Amino acid sequence: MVRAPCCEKMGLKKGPWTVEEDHILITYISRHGHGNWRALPKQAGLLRCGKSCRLRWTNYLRPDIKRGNFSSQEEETIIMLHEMLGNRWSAIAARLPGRTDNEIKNVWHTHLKKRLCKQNQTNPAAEHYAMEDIATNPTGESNSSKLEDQKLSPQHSSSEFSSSTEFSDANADNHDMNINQNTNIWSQAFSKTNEDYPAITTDPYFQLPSPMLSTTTYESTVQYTDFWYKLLMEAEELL
DNA sequence: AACTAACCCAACCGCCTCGTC
DNA sequence: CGACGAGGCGGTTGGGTTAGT
Repeated sequence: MVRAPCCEKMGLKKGPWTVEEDHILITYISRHGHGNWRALPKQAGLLRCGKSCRLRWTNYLRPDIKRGNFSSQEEETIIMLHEMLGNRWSAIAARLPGRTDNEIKNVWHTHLKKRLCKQNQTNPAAEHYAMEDIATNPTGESNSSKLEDQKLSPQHSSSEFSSSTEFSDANADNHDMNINQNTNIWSQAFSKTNEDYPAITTDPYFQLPSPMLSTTTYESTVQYTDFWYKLLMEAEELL
């Protein structure tokens, strides 16, 4: 089964977007909305496929995108959410206002993963972080599984699976100990944070992974970010 | 100054899910 | 119920930039 690429048609441009193309896309969407992405490039007069237009818009041109470096708070939130959600970048992005899944994915792969690996070398208690994507490890329970109540349906990538199956038995033992220890830590941190954010922890949104984003305001999203940060800080104190 | 390695990030690719017919 | 199309997602890549030698 080989599906033809969306840009197979001759004459469709690929590669980096020019300022002119950006301008055309922004102008068109601001006037008409994106509507049907496949039809958009033709209507807007762009020699791009709809997929490319959608990507350019959602990852770069959207007016609500926050550019610039990630704050330490944002980075910690990503780490925390990644621990809970695995490589579900769009779900993580949904909880970080102004950030795109692509951006978060890049930050994770270029900064955070490496940082956690380093931390792992100096702080064995953080092993669960460096063990790539434990939340998606089919053989191990997530540290935060008590919070998630096993509702997640992890999507395993081949790299995630292979890395998680490379543990030695000794590592696996340590791994299990850390999981038990950290599950307890997260439970304690959750209890503390819950006192400050009862509206969030009783919100159906918190029952991951149901994405009730359509009803989520910017303010509430910011509050969620604060919540995750507070939860992380509580957990850190307990480590 | 020239070269190389490492890093960064925008963009592409292929697959999956969902809605429609 | 199955086929198909569109949108969305995550993994990967390639080119530009920066740092190091």
